[in-house]
Amino acid sequence: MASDASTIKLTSALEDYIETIYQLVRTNKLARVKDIAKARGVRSASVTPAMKRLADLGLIRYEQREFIDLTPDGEVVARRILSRHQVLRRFLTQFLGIDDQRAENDACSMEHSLSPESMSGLVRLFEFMDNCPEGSRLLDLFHSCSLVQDGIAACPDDCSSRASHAKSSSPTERPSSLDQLAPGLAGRVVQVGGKGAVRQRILDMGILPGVRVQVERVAPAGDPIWIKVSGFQLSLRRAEAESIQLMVPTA
Amino acid sequence: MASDASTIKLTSALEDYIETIYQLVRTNKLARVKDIAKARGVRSASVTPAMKRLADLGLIRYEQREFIDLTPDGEVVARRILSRHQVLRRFLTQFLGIDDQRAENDACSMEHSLSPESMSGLVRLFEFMDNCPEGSRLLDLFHSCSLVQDGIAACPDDCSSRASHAKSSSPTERPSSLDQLAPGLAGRVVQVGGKGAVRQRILDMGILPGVRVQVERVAPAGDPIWIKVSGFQLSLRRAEAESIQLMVPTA
DNA sequence: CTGCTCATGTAGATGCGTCTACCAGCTATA
DNA sequence: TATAGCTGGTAGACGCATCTACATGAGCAG
Repeated sequence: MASDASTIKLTSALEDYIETIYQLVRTNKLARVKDIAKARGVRSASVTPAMKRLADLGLIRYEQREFIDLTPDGEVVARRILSRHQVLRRFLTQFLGIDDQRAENDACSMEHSLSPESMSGLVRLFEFMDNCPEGSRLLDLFHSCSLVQDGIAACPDDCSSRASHAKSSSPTERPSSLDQLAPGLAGRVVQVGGKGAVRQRILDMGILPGVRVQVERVAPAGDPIWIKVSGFQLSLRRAEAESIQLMVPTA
Repeated sequence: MASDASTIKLTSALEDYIETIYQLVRTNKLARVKDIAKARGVRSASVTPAMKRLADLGLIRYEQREFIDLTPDGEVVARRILSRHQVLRRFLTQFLGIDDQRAENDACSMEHSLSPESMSGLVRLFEFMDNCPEGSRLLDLFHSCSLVQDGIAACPDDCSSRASHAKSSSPTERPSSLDQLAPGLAGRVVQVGGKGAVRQRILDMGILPGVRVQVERVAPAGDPIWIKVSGFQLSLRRAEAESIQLMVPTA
């Protein structure tokens, strides 16, 4: 036992091994080198040195050619990792609506860098959703509001359209899509819109809700539109610009 | 230019270097090896080989002993990383209420493993919060509901207490804190409660909202309480058990 | 113009995590 | 009982990312 289980700082690879062993012992009743290698997608030869390191840290019981098992310390560590994993997965699937496979992958990589504080914050969110009737309403509303159809958010009745919300909230600004902005004008992004690769490209460029965007120049056909975002110039296809909704100060 | 900027798969260390260079060029107008080393907390000697790798990938302009600058491809990559960083940071601070410094750190490590789909999901959340009046109202509600005081969530007036929510939502279950459950009885966690290290320890053990917990044995003084969670036995201090709220089937 | 100083680059080492190729030991079966 | 075949371990290699220690180079001070 190297030190208190709670103070051990593992690499993400070792955390993955611990997690894998825990899962295998739960489901198969035993963990063999071969199973671990298969579950992690590595060669058996890569597993052995990792097992040596884990045994040195006092997290697993490892006798050559015997089944592998977690020590009490190892179990504490495994449960900690698994808790993070489960919290992330639930957040991604239930809250963000990510599909199961993707959520599983994302949770698997993010679980290694989730701080206890952020973990606790996510759990607060679940506590709210599960207990407060308003909480589950929030979730439903979010899901129905964010069903993006043809780049336009489709809000339910009591929520009508995005533009009307914005209008009512501030009379000094008006809504507009980016493609309809004259050169020189600027606005604040309120909705990125778009789907799939188009949306992804827009987000990757740093066009995020709340960000200020200024139109620099528009090509004659209106197709490439040059804009400035956080001190940086880039060009957008018209189709991309059409999906981006802004609030523009009324002149 | 090795290949299309969007297809390059970087290690997280290289992503960090790209991000650092981008930030330095933005703020200082130039990026020197020494600045990069300082910003990343490594020795200058570690920076040089990383710069060579980035230059080979066509992401930076790097002449020996000259200032370092991003290529257009490098800028695309940098903006993608920075977008993920900003989205994560905003989520952690504004939504989960994590303090700035911690959120910055968490964002810095999670940005490397956030999939485009999850990124897009978080942005949908911002779009909802920013545009839908119900969105911001329910965010406020979440924040006031999840102000945990002495282990009990303090909901505002129209939300009263956790127990009353639960009671109204289902007559076949009754609320109870874990310490008041007789051995043999089981329940579903609806609130973990607790603060700081106590809460963290409970979460690390896998006692999460929605999880089934069964009381196995209670020590005479009521202090260690042995429970079973997802097929696993562990012991809780009374103080920990008191903060855990369950829903228990009515006999 | 000469040399000092500091930023930068190079060499070599370490640890991790993976690989391929090969060796050892157990089991099952002819 | 002998051995074929599977499982697991060992050896040696590689790439990444870091380090320390040392070499180089460029600009400024005299």
